[in-house]
Amino acid sequence: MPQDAAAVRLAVSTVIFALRPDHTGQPVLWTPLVRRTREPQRGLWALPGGWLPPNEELEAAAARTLRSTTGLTPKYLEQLYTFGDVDRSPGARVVSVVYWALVQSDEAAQATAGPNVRWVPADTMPRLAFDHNAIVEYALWRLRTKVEYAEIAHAFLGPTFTLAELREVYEAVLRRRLDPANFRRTMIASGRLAETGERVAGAPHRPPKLYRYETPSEGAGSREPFMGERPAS
Amino acid sequence: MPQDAAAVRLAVSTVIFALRPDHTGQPVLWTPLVRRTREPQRGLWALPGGWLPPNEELEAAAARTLRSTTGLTPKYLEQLYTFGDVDRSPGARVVSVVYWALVQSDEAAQATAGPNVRWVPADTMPRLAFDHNAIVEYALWRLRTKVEYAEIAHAFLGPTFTLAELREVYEAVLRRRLDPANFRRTMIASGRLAETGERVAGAPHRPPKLYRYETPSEGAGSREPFMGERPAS
DNA sequence: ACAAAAGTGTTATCAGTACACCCATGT
DNA sequence: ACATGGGTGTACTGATAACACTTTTGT
Repeated sequence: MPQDAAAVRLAVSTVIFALRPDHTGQPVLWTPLVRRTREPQRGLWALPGGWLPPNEELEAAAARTLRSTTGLTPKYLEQLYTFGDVDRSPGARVVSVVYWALVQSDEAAQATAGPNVRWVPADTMPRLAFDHNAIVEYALWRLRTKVEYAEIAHAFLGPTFTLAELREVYEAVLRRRLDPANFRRTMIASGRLAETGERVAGAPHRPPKLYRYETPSEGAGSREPFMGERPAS
Repeated sequence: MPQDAAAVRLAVSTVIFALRPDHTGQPVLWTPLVRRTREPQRGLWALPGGWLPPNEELEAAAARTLRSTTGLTPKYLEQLYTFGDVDRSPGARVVSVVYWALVQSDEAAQATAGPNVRWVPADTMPRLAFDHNAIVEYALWRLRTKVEYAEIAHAFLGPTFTLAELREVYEAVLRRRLDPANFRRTMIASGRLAETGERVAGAPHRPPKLYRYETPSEGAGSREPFMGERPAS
């Protein structure tokens, strides 16, 4: 069977999310794409990625392509799914291990761009190469469901943030307004936000406290063997 | 880069779960293993699997190896995770796309066995080849968390079943007792159980109704793009 | 009649939601 | 002083859990 295996090629791709203002100024999800410069599907936009080097870890390959296309380092990186339909790439059998990543918004604002790299709003993707439209849709679904039960929203922010900023992230990802009072209590109750002791002055209203995300204590708690799917409903 | 890819080999493996009585008669999770008949790790027990043929779908390859080792057809089959650590297989770079499957318990009772196939309790695995112990642990974690929010328990049962039988499945998977009264209401409230109109007679107590699992209606509901992780806490 | 499991009713608790209201700041 | 978000209080609702109780069968 080893000779069979040689005819299957393995790629690693990444769906990268960052928050950026849309034309009205509201923050929404954006994702960077790269233009294909060779066949097949030359000229179409596609997810960043490439063949897996034999001596590079899967996650490292995802982080590397992320860095080479955007110049950024992910604050969150997790395997999404492996796509391997026989006919997904014309001519060859290509299996793609796809990762999804969250990058800090203010870093993303000055991310590398160029003729072959383009950021687009995640909810209005152009036609992409291969099955990449379906992959982005799945990544979006995963981000939106996971934000509701896992503490990942802070990955879009810097090391310290106000509860209003954190709430804006949730609102942008979930595309719905959240009650500030209840949001505050829920977040505090999670026990994973620590006050920095500082406040943000300068605005014509009560200055908000700054928080820092507290890494959950190692010893206790329900562990997630890898990156962790989680249940609901 | 294409020449790089040729040095990476792609395998598909499956973690198979069925319920079988343990030495006390209580149903617990079992999983079939195959003995490695060639190097590396020759002689050790491992997950069923093999190289991915270039023209076979990933899921079909998982179903095929499941069938060839156990003679069974899965009632539930889902991609688990892709394992690709550089050093996970001595000598070569092997990336394994791993699936997990649930098979009907009474079928599993008369499943194929032989000198190179062995069923073992999922919670007391022997030392396995490669990183397969970690893979089984992850699959167990996924099964146990997913049973709590998704309707998959019926995959261990036949086409019709009583609520007590369904509850036994939950209790075996979750390893804890459930309140029969509340369990009944929760299941009925899910709207996915349909009465068959029949009952099971012959026991010295009130005869229980038989139910059938009702496939959720296609049109409505929150869809799961692929197989669907789900959240909690 | 009795044991045993099927099935129903009732109440407590808790998380999530809606919304009224007070607090602290810059202009 | 006043507008604006930051932050607190409180009441309603729905899902879950605990457990008492009634029903229906075979022996």
